[in-house]
Formats: sequence, structure tokens, C-alpha cells
Amino acid sequence: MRLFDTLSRTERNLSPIDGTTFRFYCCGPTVYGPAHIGNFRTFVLQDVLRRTLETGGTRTLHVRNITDVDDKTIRDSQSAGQSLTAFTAGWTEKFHADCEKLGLLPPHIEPSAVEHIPQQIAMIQTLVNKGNAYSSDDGSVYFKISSFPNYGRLSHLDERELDLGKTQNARSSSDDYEKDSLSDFVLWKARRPEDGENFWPSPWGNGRPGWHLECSAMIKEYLGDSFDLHSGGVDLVFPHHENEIAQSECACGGRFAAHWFHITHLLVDGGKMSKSVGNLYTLADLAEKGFSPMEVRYVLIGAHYRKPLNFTLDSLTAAREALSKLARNAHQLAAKIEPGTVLTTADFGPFRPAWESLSQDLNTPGALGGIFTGLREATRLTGGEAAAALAGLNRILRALGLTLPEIPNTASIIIPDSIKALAEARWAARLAKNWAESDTLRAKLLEQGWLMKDGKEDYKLSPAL
RNA sequence: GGCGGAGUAGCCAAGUGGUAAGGCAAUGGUUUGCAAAACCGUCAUUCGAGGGUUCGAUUCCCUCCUCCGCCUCCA
Repeated sequence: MRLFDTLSRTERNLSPIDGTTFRFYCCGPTVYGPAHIGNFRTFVLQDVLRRTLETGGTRTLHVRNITDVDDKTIRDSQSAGQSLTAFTAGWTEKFHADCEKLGLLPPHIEPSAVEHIPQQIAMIQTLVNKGNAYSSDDGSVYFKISSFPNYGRLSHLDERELDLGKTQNARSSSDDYEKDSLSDFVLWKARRPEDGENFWPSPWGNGRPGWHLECSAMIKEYLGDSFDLHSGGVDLVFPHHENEIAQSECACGGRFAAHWFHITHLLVDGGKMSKSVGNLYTLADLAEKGFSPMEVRYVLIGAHYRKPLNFTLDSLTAAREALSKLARNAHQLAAKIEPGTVLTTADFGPFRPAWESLSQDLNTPGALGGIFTGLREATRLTGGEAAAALAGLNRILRALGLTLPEIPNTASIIIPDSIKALAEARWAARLAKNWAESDTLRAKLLEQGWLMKDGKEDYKLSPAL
């Protein structure tokens, strides 16, 4: 498949460096609170990338970390009166539960930052030894940006107005930073009183790792010096990923990620999502409003990953209708196929264009459009062609990670006796052509949450949503 | 100020140097006692504005307008 690469700014083919397995790393969540749908846009798109590669026959190795030591986890664990470990474990568990609901494939490896402190210290030591990092009087260690000429390539920093080691005398003007240059970033933070018991011994004294370094160390541990793809939200391009490149290429000597995949931020009601505006939604918030995780997933893949996606409650309603239409059509297609038919086709049939869209820079909205178009074609097919079409549909749905809602099976719905009695009364009134009575009873049923639909020979009851 | 992205029907949203996918909503029809559901059909001479290049531009170039994101630890 082809995918846009942030570093080269071109679309490139994705194929494993080692010829067998596509190895990629995604910056995972900082576990200090519930993940919101903005976070999940990124994780869902990464999931679709993986599924698309796998559907195309490429084996993957997916690593996504848990950031469980940083300013926020430490701060919030303390105000919660919990140990850092207990605090982050709780949020990690919630994150996993949400991921499962959204149909995200679990990463093959999910390293946590606190469990890799030795690897991080080792990498810092290497950087210090090579002259790319220096320690300050207080026991912190900083990366020396001027020692890495390529700094800024990912985010086009060289064209920006940041000082790249040009303000060597800035030290005196900044009380907060014991840095040579304002733009040097921290690799190891010396212990501060507000860190409480959250510190680790190091050659530079007690302290804790800097955020940027955590990812670099875990990547080296599980993917080595060079790997296929690195991914995250756009906000991570600078400084996080820029810093990772600097650290890792200096420490490891090689080329870091071969490809950079960044997902654009989600907007809510046309603006930035934030707690203060009250438009920061979690899966739980949306569940309370009656929306399913799959409906959320549908909305999240409803726009191209490099374009802003405007999330609204209306879009969730639209997603619900679209999913239910998909389910009906898929059901009709399946009904045309003889039971027991084994679906083994390797092609996509009428869903070929949908697959092409997905393979072309992960065009998920294009693929969704292709599915509906393909479905219209598929309904005209019969026999083996219909079976092949169904197999193709299942493949493309699996690549998108969509699970279709069940077609309501009216036979399995449990109807309370009181409702049943009302329905019988209405049916009798209707047969007697007593329309007034019939309509009154139907309204009464609706009031109690039941929808009565008249058929030729009988009626159907279903819960009204 | 710097860097980057976006403006396509009521809403969401693809796409292409050759005349605009798809979904939601709306609307007409079939069906129904009336509904609901379902099914069939309709729904952008036009792609923020103005220039330019071209046989031809929504797609390339220029200018302008509007919106959004990032600019040191937010996916």
C-alpha cells in the first residue's frame, strides 16, 4: 500500500525493511485520565493501517507504549493520593477496555515507560559519552541540539524562528532551565520535591526520565536502531518526534524510522476540543447519550486522516443510519448464498475500488463510499459471484475494523405480558377497522417504548429507540 | 510573526487537467386504513473570491478572503 510520509512529504510504498515483517511504533496514551475521542482518532487510524497491511498479506509487529511517568501522571497520582503505579494501572485498564470496545487490535508489544528505566539511562549514558548530551549542576541531563545538524528536518524547523543553539548566553535569562541553549531538551530530570517518591537512581543522581527519551529507549529495545514506521498525532511532530530522531540517530548511529505517519487532530463542533468548552467526549460520555463504540469508530474513519475531522453528535446519528444500512444490505447479500458455502475468494469483487481507496494513502472515506457503491452492484449478483462479493465485503470491513450491528431478530425479543396484551388489543381493533382505537393503542405502546409495525398477516413489536 | 492544513450541495465527506463518489437529511413513488420500516427514484451546469496558463481547471500558477492546528513535554 501507499502512504504519505511526513518527513519526505511524499507518498511512498510501505514494505518491510527486513522483507518479512512490517515493524512499527505508535506513541501510546499518557495514562492520567480517560482517553477521549481525539486520542482515539489516532489509535483507530493506526489500527486501520495495521489491518490494511495485514489484509494485503503483510505481517506486522505493532508496538505501542504506555506513558506512565511524566509530569501529569506524577501530579495527578499525588492529588489522587495513590502511588504512581496504582494510579496509572487504573487508567491503563480503562484504556484497554475502550480499545476493545472500539475493535482495536491489541499491539503485539505494549511496553511501559517505568519498566524501561535502565534502558533509558543506558541511552542517556551513550549520548553523554558521544558528546551529544551534557549534565547540569542540578543533576539533569540535556540533549545538545547543536550536536545534531539534522535537527528540525521533520518539522521544518530550520525555516522557523527558533534558536538552534544560537543563544548560548540565554542561560542567565532563564532561571528555570539549566540549559546551554533554550532549545536543548531534557533527557533526565533531576529529582524535585514535588516528585515525591517517584525518582530513580542514575549516574547523575536521583531523578526521572524525560518524556521524549522514553519512546526512543523502548523503540531501541523492541524494534532496534531502524524500523519501518513511527506514528502519532500531528501535535507530536514537534517537539516529540523531532527530539526522538535526534536522540536515537545520535545514540544508535543509524537511520531511525523509515516512514512517519501522523494523524490530524479532531475538531468538535468546528473547534478545538477542550475540557473548558465542555466538548471533550470520552466513549463513556457518548455511551450515556446512547451511541455505540462502533458508531464512534465509523465517524472517526469518516474523514481522511490528513484532513481535519469535524465531530458532532449529528455525525454519530448519521453513522448509526449508515451502519444499519450496511448491515441490512450485507444481510440481504448473505441471504442469497446457500448455507455452508465456503467463502475463499482472494479478490474483492465489486469492492475492489473500496480496497484500492484504502490502499491509496489510507483513504477510509473513499473506501466507505466504495462499499456502498459495491453493495449496489452486489445485489445484482447471484450464486458464486454473490458469494465472492460477500467474501470481498467481509475483507474490506475487516480491514476497516467495522463490525456491523445485528439485524434485530424480532423472535428473540422478550416482550412483557402487559405490552403483549396491549398489542393484541390493538391488533384486534385494527382487524375490526376501528382505526381510532387502533391508533390510540399504538400511541400508548410507543409511550411505553414499543414500536408496533403492521404486516399483512401479523404485526411486529420492537423496542423504540 | 513563523510553520503547516482546510474551504466541494442543508450537514458530513471523497475525487480528478476532460467535465462532481458515498453517507445523513430532505423530497417524489411503491407499500400501508393512516403510519412505521423497507424498497425504487430525485437531489451541486458546480467545487471560498478574483485573475492567469490551457482546446479545456474544481483539479496547475498568482493574488485575496475566511477558518483551523502547531510553535518545547496535548493523539
